[in-house]
Amino acid sequence: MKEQNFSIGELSKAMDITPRTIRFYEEQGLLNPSRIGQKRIYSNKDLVRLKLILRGKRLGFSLSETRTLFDLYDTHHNSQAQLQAMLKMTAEKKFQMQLQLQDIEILMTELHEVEARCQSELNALTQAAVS
Amino acid sequence: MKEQNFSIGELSKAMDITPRTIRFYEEQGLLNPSRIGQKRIYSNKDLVRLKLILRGKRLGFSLSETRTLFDLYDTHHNSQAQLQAMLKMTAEKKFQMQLQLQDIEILMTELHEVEARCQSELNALTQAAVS
DNA sequence: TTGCTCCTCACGTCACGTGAGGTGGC
DNA sequence: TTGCTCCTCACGTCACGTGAGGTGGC
Repeated sequence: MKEQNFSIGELSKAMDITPRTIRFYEEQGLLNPSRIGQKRIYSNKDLVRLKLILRGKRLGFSLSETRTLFDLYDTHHNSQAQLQAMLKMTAEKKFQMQLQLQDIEILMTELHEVEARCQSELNALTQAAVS
Repeated sequence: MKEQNFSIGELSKAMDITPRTIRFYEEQGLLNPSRIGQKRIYSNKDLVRLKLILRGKRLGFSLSETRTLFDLYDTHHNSQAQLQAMLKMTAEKKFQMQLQLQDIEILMTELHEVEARCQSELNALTQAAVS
């Protein structure tokens, strides 16, 4: 068990986000780094939390949803309530993603059509210029 | 050629958006309805523009990108420049959507994993309760 | 008079970005 | 002294949402 500590700069580079983003998550009550004077010191636990926040974002959770999950986890660690809340939210997100997938497929064909129309008009233009 | 006119309320219901959204598009220079006194009167042309705005949004264009396209269209109607700008933007969006598709596929499997872990922990809990 | 639709401010929201101005240790 | 990283305000951005307060015609 190495006790690893990080500055905000190190953490932001490691996660490829800005320091401002990390400070913002703290404002929102998602992180709680210790301090030395003014400076924030991040532990391994903070790193894990940050990774969870970012994964939550990728999965389509808002920051306040993620905070709800954290609060549940902190107060009812691995309780039925917490696990069931988690399952409910993942089910919801899966549903949303199915919808997104369908949307994107429709939009792709729409884009192809727009593109085809532009191309044929461009061709008409060049034809007119030649003749 | 029927000259159809619409109130903001009719338009918002037809397009399933709020009046505020339509007024916002006007603030941003995307719509320019005529007026009778204070009241906005929307023509067929305005309706077409609004549909284009909404389709642009679905395709991932920001409002200012859409305005750029409108401006190009108004000043260089069906010119090579306009068509090529359009093609360039659609190509860009298609690329973005490919990335999104890949992301969603990855996230779906991630969600499945999270879900599976929750389920097994829940099962462990109920097992412990029974025994 | 009541209801409905319309209007204009103007502040709120979400997830940060972006300076401004200043501190601390090598 | 210069450079680097850190800090705290605090306003800006994007695409609207949401009242507050008022008008106009059936």
